[in-house]
Amino acid sequence: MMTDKCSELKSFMAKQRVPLSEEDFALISAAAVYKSVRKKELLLQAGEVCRFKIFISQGFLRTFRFDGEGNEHILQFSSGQSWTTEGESYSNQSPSAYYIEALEDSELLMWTKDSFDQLLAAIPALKAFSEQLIFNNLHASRNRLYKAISASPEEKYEDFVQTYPGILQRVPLRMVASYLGVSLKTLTRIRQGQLQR
Amino acid sequence: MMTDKCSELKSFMAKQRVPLSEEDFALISAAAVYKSVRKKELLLQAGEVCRFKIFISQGFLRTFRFDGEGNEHILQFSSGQSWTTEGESYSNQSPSAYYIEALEDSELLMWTKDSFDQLLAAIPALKAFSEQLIFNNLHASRNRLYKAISASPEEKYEDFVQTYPGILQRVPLRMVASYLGVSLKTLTRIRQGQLQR
DNA sequence: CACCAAAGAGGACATTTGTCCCTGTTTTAC
DNA sequence: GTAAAACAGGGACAAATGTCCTCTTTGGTG
Repeated sequence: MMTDKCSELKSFMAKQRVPLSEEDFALISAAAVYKSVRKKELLLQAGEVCRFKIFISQGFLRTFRFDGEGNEHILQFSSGQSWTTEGESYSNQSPSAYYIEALEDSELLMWTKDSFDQLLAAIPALKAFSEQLIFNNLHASRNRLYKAISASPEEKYEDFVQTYPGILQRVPLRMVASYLGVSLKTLTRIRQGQLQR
Repeated sequence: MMTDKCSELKSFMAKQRVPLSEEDFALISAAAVYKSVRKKELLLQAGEVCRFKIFISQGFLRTFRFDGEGNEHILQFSSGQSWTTEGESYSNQSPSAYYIEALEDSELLMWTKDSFDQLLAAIPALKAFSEQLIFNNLHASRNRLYKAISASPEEKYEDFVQTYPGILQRVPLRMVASYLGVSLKTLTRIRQGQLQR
């Protein structure tokens, strides 16, 4: 039954104080596509259109892409109880430059843009929540950009540990390095306290 | 008269194909505060709340902040015929970490959050346009973040020149360096072709 | 007109960061 | 259970980047 697949979503929306009636929530649940994925499965490939907005009930995802030299760069980690998508591809239904991959076995709820747009039009509280999410994303993105252009690798690492305690235990260090935009070597040196300053 | 102060805004909205009626536009104009500023004037100081959303009729602004060592970092250049604000401070009406400064004599139209929110509620086309602006901002911010963590200083510079031809002629190089997150020395070396690769 | 501040190029040097190797350990796959 | 791959630390070295300094030019200001 759909309802039990949606229990994490329900508690998440409640915790976020999104005022959804039972009917609202039934609409949202009915439009959701449930998907269970194994570690290393790709939810989106570069070149594909990102058709879905995703709520992660459980698990852990990353969004990344490759540069011209074939190096991976991680733009985002997405943990359980949060929303994600590749925004540019999803908004415009245009090909994505990014991959989305499961870093752990995960359980997801997904909505196509068409169905989600209908929900937004029908449910003002969902619309308001969605706008809030966008704002939060924008502010987080700008703050991270500021760190990226202003902080030393060491400061970036400290900031990462502060901001996302727990992720360090879930992903390989090289992915943290990739997320921070430094080499694994630099990250190792920082962690070993091998910097004399 | 307000109307002529708003002519640039009118042509901008027309060019962006925002379907505003004459009445809509009259409402928007009536709520606007016109301000003319001289080069080097501050429109927002760190610690202040950003009370306004700004349309730049003419001129050029920058948004920047200081890090712990007192170094300036430029987050954004805003040229004429575009909108700007300090989003996080404006949204939450909370103290800003950023400064906004005129880099050239500029002419601005400004709306308080209260008055702009009223306009958004009253004018669906403005609301839709505003949402589009937010999306564009988010996508631009993410793309820039990707460059920041993935590209070499040289690639960042090339990208800057491609993306913002013209800015180079309007601002000191040290500000470009600050925007890119590299030292002036590095930028000079790139421009002199002093890198042997 | 004179003066001062800002801009930016260049040199010298130190530091940081990255790349390339290797090694030992842990995890994954069959 | 075993082989293979991934992970992460270490050393050696090279390259990139930053800091500090000087010098010259330019532009603004009184």
